[in-house]
Amino acid sequence: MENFSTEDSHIALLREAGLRSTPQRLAIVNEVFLRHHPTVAEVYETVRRQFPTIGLATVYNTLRSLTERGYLRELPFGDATRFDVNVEPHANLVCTRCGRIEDSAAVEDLIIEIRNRVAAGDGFKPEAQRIDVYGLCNRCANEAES
Amino acid sequence: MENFSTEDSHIALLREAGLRSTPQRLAIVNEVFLRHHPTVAEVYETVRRQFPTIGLATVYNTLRSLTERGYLRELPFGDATRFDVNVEPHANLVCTRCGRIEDSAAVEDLIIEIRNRVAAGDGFKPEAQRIDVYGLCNRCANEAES
DNA sequence: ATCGCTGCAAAACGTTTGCACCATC
DNA sequence: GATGGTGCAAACGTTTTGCAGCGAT
Repeated sequence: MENFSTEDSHIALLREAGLRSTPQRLAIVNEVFLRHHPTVAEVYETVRRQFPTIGLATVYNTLRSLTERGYLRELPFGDATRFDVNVEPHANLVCTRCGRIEDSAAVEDLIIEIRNRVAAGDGFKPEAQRIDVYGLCNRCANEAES
Repeated sequence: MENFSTEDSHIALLREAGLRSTPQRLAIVNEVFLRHHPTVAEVYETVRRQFPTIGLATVYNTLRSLTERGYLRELPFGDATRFDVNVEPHANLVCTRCGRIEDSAAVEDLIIEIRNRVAAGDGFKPEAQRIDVYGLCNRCANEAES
């Protein structure tokens, strides 16, 4: 898997995904990689400063296309769907106080083991997974105890 | 924790939650325990046969109250939020073919271990979690290979 | 009798769709 | 030049809100 963190590589990502590389899409992809788990509205508001005429539909279209092709993962929350650039097995640490979401890759082996177990025990054929842990992030936990 | 699977115990559940026991609420709770991971619309449609004048707001109010008090868990999906009566650590096995959702409790220890690890490694204080595995259920996997 | 719940309607919100115009390839 | 993307507006489905009347405690 390539590292799609620079602007040039985002052009490559769009090409690899079989999508036309337009300035709007490039801005959208940049934004999704820059922020950690943005909503459509967050991407839209930021990209709008660069392209004032951009429509919400364009943001939805682009993010959906990339999701269908496996470059993003959708994370539906109660208020809105967020998009995750990390498609590898990992846990989303969701802070119930400040709302921040950080990734934890330190549990990959456990996630693999979960997949193996439900395959062996339940006859289930895993394709993907969503692992959310809700609680207090480091920062908020420290503030709360003071 | 009590076993809230009979109708009488649903009255007890409402009382324990500090909620008034009304016929509508009883029907809603029965429905949520009967079905596995229903949406509000599904509960509404079924309960409506018994109480034709019931409003959607009543279903929303009841399910939200029980969620706030810890008797249910909300599972926001892309199309709608589903409600889970299983508040213990478990995995939701979501079939991408037929849409069925089954629980797997066979991974409790791994979930506990995930919680421990993000606490130790990331300084995160876990309160709850959502573990979804997406793929083919037993039945659909067999049909697919034929 | 009190307080909380119900039912109805309207509104809010995120998301999807249809289509004419335009840009990329 | 053909194909696919953009932008606008309208529509859709889920969820929330406000409130008057009713029912459980």
